[in-house]
Amino acid sequence: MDNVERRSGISLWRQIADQIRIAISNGEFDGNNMLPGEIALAKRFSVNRHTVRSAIASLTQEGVVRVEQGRGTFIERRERLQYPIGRRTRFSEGLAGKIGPRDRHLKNHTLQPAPAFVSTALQLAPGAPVVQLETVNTADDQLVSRAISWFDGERFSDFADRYVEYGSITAIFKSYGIDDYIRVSTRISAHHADSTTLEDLQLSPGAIMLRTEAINADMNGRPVEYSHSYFAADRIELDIDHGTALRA
Amino acid sequence: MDNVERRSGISLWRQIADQIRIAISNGEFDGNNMLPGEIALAKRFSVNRHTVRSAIASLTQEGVVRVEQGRGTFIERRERLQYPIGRRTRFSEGLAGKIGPRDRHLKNHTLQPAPAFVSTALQLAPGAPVVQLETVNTADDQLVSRAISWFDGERFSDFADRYVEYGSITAIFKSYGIDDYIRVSTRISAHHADSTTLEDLQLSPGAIMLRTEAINADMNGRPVEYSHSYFAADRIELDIDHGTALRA
DNA sequence: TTTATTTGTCTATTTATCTAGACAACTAGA
DNA sequence: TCTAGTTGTCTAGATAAATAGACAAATAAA
Repeated sequence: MDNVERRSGISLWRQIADQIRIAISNGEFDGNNMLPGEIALAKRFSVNRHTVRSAIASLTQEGVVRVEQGRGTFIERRERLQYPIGRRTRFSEGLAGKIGPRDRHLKNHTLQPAPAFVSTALQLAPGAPVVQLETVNTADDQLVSRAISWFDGERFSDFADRYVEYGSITAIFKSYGIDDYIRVSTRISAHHADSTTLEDLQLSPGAIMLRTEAINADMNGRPVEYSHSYFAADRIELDIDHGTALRA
Repeated sequence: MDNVERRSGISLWRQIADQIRIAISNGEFDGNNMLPGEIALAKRFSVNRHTVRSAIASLTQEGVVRVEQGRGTFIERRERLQYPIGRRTRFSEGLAGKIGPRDRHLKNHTLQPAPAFVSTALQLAPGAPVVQLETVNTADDQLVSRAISWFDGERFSDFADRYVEYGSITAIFKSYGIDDYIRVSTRISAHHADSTTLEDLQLSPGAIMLRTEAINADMNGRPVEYSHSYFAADRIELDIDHGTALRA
């Protein structure tokens, strides 16, 4: 008998949708690949059947379940995509058994004086010029993240032009003579999605985003890229590799 | 002019509280350390003043702001605690400039046959005995996470007893002759908090949790600990160290 | 003291969410 | 074909959230 809380600022149907989504990803309904009936769910959460129907309507919208009149509610999507992050995190590389082919769409780019938090991260003088790229990213043909990246504007002045030419960040760095680079640090937090992220990733309000704040450096330890990424938390989990891969 | 969405399943006051919390941690109100007046905020979010008051009441409850009649609303807590995760992640170690003193409270422990996902992670035979610890963890005297950890029941049969004696996991491993161990992998996802986490961390419904799934191994690469941790996302961010610390 | 600005409290009304029940439409199996 | 079990749709009413306005109480500065 699961609990939902009233007067919490989250509507009952939304709390129930959240709990069903978690139950699905925990494999709770693996047996016949369907949810219990609406009446059974209403009893389980101690709410009216119509409230459960609202929750299921929301999950249908997300593509998590599919409803068939007279038959029941079937589970469509069970797991989150695994997004690898490590010393050598490369956006364009695929990993066996993990996330599939990825694509980046460039929303816009600017050359501008660095805000304080950017110049600090890239170890530049305050107000030094930086190239800023905004992208929307897909994996396995699903929208998974948006990102804002900054690069030293002196060192990489025509970065955006080369983006069109080369396609991948790794290739652009190569063209600047940087054969290799490593992820130095990643800071991860979770929030309710802001309006830009809701729009870019086609999420519904109240959705959760995973935010990463990352620094990449060249082999001399000089920072070359600073970025903020926002992932749709219901589609992605981050898989951190600390250097010695053992996991299956 | 920020946006709030109606009919989203998240009440307006809650959306506004979320946005103010984010704005605070972005340093938006750093100048005089206070929020704008209720009327200004109501205009900013295009809602009634009473709706803003509900949002502020919620933030007061959380300890994020403090209200004084006739004066205004003052910011009490600005940042999330930074929780470091790296190859040598140790719960009990403090890091300068980061999170402060931490404490673990043991909720319960059992010795039981391993569920499939545990025996796989620890590379044990299916159904082999494992020690399971459930803890609730604080940092800087704030509730920040709960965790479930599993250890090989053959190798560490009296692990729970030694927990009482030694206090720290590192010390217990030492007592078993394991002088060092490293974090092999960490998987990170974000969800709405489940009922156990809500209760253990004293969160309100709809709160977000960061979930980590981690494996630690001894220096031979043999897994010694598998754990699930659930962090209060509004109190914590995870700081991943990939091996070469440059960040200030 | 006066004034402008702030938060606190109250009443009333509108809108959205949740409950309750009845019955239709569809499916699968007896 | 019949029946039990499922989802779909409708009406009505109760409860909660949000709006609107008026005025009190506290503060700070003129």
